[in-house]
Amino acid sequence: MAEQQHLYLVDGSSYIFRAYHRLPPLTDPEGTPVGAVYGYTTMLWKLAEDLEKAEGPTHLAVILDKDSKSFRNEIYDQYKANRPPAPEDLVPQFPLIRDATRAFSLPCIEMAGYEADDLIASYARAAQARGWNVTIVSSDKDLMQLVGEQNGARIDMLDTMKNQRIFREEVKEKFGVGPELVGDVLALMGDSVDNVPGIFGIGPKTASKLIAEHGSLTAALDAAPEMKPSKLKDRLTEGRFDAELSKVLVTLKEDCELPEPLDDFKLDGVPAAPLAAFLGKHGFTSLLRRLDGGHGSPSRATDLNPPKQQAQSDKGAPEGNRQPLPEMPPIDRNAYETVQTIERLEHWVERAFAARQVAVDTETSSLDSVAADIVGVSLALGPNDACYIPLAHGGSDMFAEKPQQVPLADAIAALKPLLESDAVLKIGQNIKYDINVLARQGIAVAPVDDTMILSFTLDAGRSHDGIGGGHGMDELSERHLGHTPLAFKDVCGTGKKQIPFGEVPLDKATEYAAEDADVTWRLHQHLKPRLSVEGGTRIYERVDRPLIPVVAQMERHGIKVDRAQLARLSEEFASETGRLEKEIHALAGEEFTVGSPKQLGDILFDKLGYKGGKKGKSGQYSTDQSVLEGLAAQGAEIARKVLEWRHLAKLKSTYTDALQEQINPATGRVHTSYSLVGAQTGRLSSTDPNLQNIPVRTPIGRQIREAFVPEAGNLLLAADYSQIELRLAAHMADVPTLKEAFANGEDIHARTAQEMFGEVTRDTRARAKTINFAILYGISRWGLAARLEVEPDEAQAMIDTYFQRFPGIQRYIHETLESVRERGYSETLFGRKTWFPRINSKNQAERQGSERAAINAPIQGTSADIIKRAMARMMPALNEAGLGHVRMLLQVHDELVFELPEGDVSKASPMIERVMAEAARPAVELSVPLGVDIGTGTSWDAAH
DNA sequence: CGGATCACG
DNA sequence: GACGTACGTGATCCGA
Repeated sequence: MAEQQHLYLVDGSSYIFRAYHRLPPLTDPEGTPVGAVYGYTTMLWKLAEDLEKAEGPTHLAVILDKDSKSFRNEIYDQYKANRPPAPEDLVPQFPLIRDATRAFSLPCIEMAGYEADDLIASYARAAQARGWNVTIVSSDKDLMQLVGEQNGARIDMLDTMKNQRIFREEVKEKFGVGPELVGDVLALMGDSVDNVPGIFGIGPKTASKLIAEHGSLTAALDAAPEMKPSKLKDRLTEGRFDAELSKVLVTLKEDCELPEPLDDFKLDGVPAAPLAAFLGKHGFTSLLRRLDGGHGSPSRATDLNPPKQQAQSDKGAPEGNRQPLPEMPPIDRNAYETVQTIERLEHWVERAFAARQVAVDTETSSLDSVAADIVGVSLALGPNDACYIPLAHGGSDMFAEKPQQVPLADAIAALKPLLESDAVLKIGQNIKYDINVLARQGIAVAPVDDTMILSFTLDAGRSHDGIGGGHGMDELSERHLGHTPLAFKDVCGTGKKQIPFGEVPLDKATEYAAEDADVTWRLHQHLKPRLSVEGGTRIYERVDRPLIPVVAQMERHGIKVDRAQLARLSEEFASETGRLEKEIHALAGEEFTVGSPKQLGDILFDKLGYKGGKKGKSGQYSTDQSVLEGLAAQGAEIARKVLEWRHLAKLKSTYTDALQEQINPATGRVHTSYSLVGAQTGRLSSTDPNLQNIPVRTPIGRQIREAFVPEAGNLLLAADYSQIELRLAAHMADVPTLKEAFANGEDIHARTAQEMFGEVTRDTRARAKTINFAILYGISRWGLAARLEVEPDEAQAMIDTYFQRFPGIQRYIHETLESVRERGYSETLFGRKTWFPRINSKNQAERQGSERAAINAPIQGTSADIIKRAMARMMPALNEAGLGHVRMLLQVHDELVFELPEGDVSKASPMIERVMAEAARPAVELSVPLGVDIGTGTSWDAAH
């Protein structure tokens, strides 16, 4: 056997302690705390995945502490006597570590009287003696004694939390001496956690120095009498006994009897069934899905935890509170505290650290998170356990007395460690907003949970309409808590009488602001547990939640626009529309409001008597583009002019005028706001201004893109997925011809034309393109007929041909609809659900509309998942390549726009391309390549 | 404030 | 026999 064996020894006990302190406090569906176990499980998973890698394991075992007593206690009764008891919510997780290990079918070794470290040392040495490499998965400094090479075999360590390998070099860096002397250093310095005495007054620095100088502990102690009189000399002399005792305590026992032979640790794959059972039991749904994705067909990731009953009850009754509601007292606005002193603030911060999760809400002067000034912060730690910290109240009236408040700088300094602590989960409703507001105060809020996004993940498409797509706080509060929170207008008024939040008296402000935090905290209690039960963990944890800080940063970056260019265009469009308006009036024979479709319809069809006027249900003639084009084709000059007028008027009002006003005076840039819950399919949407619909299709419109520019010395880089939705359709519907065409890099519409019509001409390619889109959108003969300007019968014939030439499409449509009818929701390749409550409606129009949307949602949604994954990975990838200053500015569904120094283009382009092209992996292996086109230039237009 | 229109993917 | 026709968005304007 020439193959190099590689044993991995996992220090399970130490891992779980660190995982506990590093990860937010998650609970499983039954309420058992499982945060640390989850961390442990993902770590094992990662190791199992590395199986086939060069440095991956061939053998693996997990080593645990059997009990707290070991032979060291017989030597020294105070050993580890100072250890504080394990935290209350960690204790129940210890036995789960064994369960998790067994679920992976991995050996789990423990032995009474010995610590895990001793077993690890003994196994490591035994393996090394056989010429195996060994990796110890731990960060325990005691184990660093083992690192090094003997017999041509290497022992190293792996810190999976820091993702760091520890070789000899790293040990030397930490201790100043090689691994063989680490025990001596530890013996001198002692360890307060394990209550190893060491020598009083000697810390790590002195210990390293002494051992490095004298070559060993004994030599250092022996040299003491010869030293010149000093404190150090006395300490060494007096501490000799302690040091020698400590040496015994820290020295690993390397010759324990091995409870199981090494060969039994041979890895031989991970059977799925016991693992699935474990993951399912504890609600680790994201892992469950990965398991299924790895072994079953990734394109048909089935829900191993199918909420059958839930899907049934959802039909017709879209509300779904299947979880028993947590018991909570009713909202009591009088229970909230107004925090006005630093002492009280510090008290709240301290309590928040202890609670390890806190709901946070900021109050500001404006709805624009990048421009907004902070006015106050509210925190909630439990039902009715909330406070408001006013920070900038009473500013506008110079003569009025300002209420007592903690000075802003002091409050920020007090809040910063809490809001940035890895160990405390910050919960917000649309927390991207608060992240941006606090970013201006120098606070990088993390880690976060977002109740709005939780709601979206669970309930996208469920029929609760309203602003925010049904995921706004007021709606969520009504729906899940049965409570109506104070509305903003109740405290600030509306219209002209509206006052800024900073002018609201503190008692009222506290009721409003603290209630929002309280409600958010309560919503989190309702929504978070549903995630694992209903299969939302994978999308939430792996796609949407990681995106929050990424999108927040894109919003803060903004993009530079050339105001002068926009102003020039505005003037140009104004004079052109003015000229056209006169000509239109002349042709109409009277003056009227060209922008009024109603007046225009009456003029065209009643006064001028053009044919083809159709009134809609509003009793009004339709005058939209297709109608006017029809009239223009008949030779109606007025229709041509109205079309041109509309084109220019649209560009002026929506873009050249509006964008100028959106330039942030402080940054000189335009900062859009992205909604992560804007589109039912999982796409982002962009508002204030919408930068996802900047003109591109006409030459005149493209002039507006020329106004989007980089800073001096920089370029804009646009990277877009080529035909991503068609590629996904080819994969998901498993269409051989299309997959082959994409694999060969063919022009897909031309290939479609060839298949459909037997020849590729301008006309057949255009028709093929229309048909391809029709497929993605859920086809109907009438819709296609209208687009292609043919009879419905002919359109139907084309559809039939399409289905015949591209087998798989019809089956995909059928299976998708069957599944949605049955379960109530559609699903992307990554498990994002979109609900279709009207899919079984008796109203045909409603039902058919849902059917078309349901055919499209998995495709559009998968595309959205993929670009979101690319976005989440982009900055880490660029950072790693030393390209951290490349700025990702915009996302337009299948396109990402970056700003970067000219000199970085050649290095960044292939990197960006790779991250985007690889974004589906490893969760999903597509059977078509993802193509990415990249361009750069001195404007957004030029970058295309 | 709803409808019509049109900008984008 | 009538229904009413492509998926997903957001901004602006008109007119009630």
